[in-house]
Amino acid sequence: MFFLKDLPSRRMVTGYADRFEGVDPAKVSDALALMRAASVLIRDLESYFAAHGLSQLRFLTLIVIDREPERTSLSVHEIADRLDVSRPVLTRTLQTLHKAGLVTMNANEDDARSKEVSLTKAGSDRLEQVLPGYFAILDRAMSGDGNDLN
Amino acid sequence: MFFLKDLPSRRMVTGYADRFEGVDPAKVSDALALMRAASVLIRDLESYFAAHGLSQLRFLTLIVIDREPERTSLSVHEIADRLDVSRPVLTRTLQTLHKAGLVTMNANEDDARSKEVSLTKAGSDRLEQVLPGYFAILDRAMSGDGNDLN
DNA sequence: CCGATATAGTTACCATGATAACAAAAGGAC
DNA sequence: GTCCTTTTGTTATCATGGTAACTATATCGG
Repeated sequence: MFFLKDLPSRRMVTGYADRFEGVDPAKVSDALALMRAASVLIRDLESYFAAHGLSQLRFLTLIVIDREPERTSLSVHEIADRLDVSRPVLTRTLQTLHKAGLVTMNANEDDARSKEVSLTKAGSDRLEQVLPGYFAILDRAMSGDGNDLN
Repeated sequence: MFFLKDLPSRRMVTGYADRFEGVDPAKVSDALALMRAASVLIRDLESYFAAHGLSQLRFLTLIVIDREPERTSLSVHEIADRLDVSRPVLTRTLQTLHKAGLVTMNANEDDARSKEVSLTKAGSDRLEQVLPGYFAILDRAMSGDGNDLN
């Protein structure tokens, strides 16, 4: 996360960047604005998800299983292939979702190491419940509410 | 942080978003790309800072003290005014910086509740050491290396 | 001056990210 | 078949984000 409330002015960035060769102050300013806008948005989303018993990662885990065509379950490593988090974090996230009754975890008949993760009805329902607000927050974030990315 | 490796196609976003009124699929796609690009960049930066005994927040803390004109110290609450983190996190961050010898913390003569934080020589030196690479990473991130924001 | 309130900073505790090291099963060389 | 490596998932531990509740000091109304 990027926590600087007031980004440095273009002039200040230029002052710093001129000391280093090959650095374009405009790009630096853009990168700072990008990180700031995303950090604020991510925080908004986390807060929204928390109000619905989820987190960004728990939500994405549900989405990744739900959106898979022709499949009703994914193995843990298939979920890991789609999400850029460490395995231990995924293990814990799935345990949390399982305790909350949003996914089931069953043994894979062909591979005793592997586990198949499926959404429960409660899992699908939670996803449906959360999606409208999720899209609304994303839409609003890109609708010129002062993130300086427009 | 936003962990989805492969963002949904515009078509898939449209499929979801069409079910909700007033949601512009293009904006949703932009928001997802924004979060993904920033998450990758922030991770790069954290890794860079870690290699120099810092973190993004410790770095920003040093920067806000350093860039203050006409001042050689800031109180903890002035730092908090500039950084969007909770007070306890700032307390711990300053303790870490203090243990590492990068800042000093002195009593304020006029207000016994307050503490004045200053950079040490080691703190300024660390900042100087880290800045070129920092700008280089930001510049490169905005130079069309596949973040789909161009 | 004194009690109530506000401000500055900390401590305690929890959630969620990471890496390292592990157990168990599968797969491959021979 | 047996050994070695790879794959799958977990546990243990740490770093860093958060909120709630606390202490201590300052400030303000009377």
